[in-house]
Amino acid sequence: GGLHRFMNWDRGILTDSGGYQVFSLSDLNHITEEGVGFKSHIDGSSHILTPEKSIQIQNDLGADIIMAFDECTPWPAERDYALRSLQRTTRWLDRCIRTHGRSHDQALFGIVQGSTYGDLRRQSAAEITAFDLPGYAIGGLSVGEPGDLMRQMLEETIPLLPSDRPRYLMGVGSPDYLIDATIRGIDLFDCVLPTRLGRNGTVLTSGGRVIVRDAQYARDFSPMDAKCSCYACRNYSRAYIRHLIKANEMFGLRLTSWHNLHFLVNLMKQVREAIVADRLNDFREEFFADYGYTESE
RNA sequence: GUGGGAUUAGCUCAGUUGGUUAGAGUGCCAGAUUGUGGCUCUGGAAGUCGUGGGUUCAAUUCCCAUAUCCCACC
Repeated sequence: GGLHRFMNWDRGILTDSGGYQVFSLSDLNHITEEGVGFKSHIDGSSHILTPEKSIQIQNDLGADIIMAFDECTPWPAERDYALRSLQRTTRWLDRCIRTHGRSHDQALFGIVQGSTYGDLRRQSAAEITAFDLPGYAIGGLSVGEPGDLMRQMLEETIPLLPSDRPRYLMGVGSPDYLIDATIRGIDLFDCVLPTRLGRNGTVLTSGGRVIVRDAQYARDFSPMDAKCSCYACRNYSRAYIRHLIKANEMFGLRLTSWHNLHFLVNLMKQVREAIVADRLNDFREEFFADYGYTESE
């Protein structure tokens, strides 16, 4: 029946290919032209994940958007490795497209790689967009490289992606990066940051990051963000949420995650309004002025 | 009541054949986290070594007494 029925969710769903796990769990696997071999952490059995297998699984899951099985090039990468990696990602995309059995109701997005080399980004964008796909993603960024490099790579890549299809920056979720990437033409993001920060007791607020788990909030009975209208901020204090977290009570982490998601959804709503009003750069100035973000290099 | 064991960081425990600033795990405190799953990583603070005596140049370590806890037996 697929994910929509399984989850009772009739809106959009995107599934990832597993390519990023190859990157983030890199000491547990080995990459070949065929695919990625790894051993199960459950029973030690050997498996190989290939572009064909990834797409078959995603076809079975039935999400609205599915992602090509790519190689997320680690940073820093030698130019030669980055080139071979991007070329393999292109060959894998070809295999993904050939396997894809539900192109009538599932949108397969290709992924641009190229590490932090402008010409390689342009080469990858040309190779990936040579395939006629309903959307294109930029991968291999926000993997440890300085923010300036990420912005440069966006400027190299985005102009080569068709503007009538969604342009998706994978793995970015901090407020400053969201704004900077949107200014450069990105339409779509996904990120663990709001929920991972939430699960670690950190919240994004109109005054910057607040680590609500810290002892200094034990008797702070104000909401996480006084300017926020989310359920958690309307009903619970920093002191109570900290208490829940310190007591290992899951509800505390759900409240912080809830708030962080609300914060980013609200941020992007403001970004869209600023785009409509043609004042996105002004919005960026205003946002940084009273947000106090200091982590962009 | 008798015999044995234990007592070292908030907690669970190493250790010192008597010798500079007594360690670990966990917890606590503070950072990190960018293609999710309570994880992980990086720093930091933290102990009159149960208490009182004795021996000794020197005792957390050896001796005596004492307190508390555990086990066995009466």
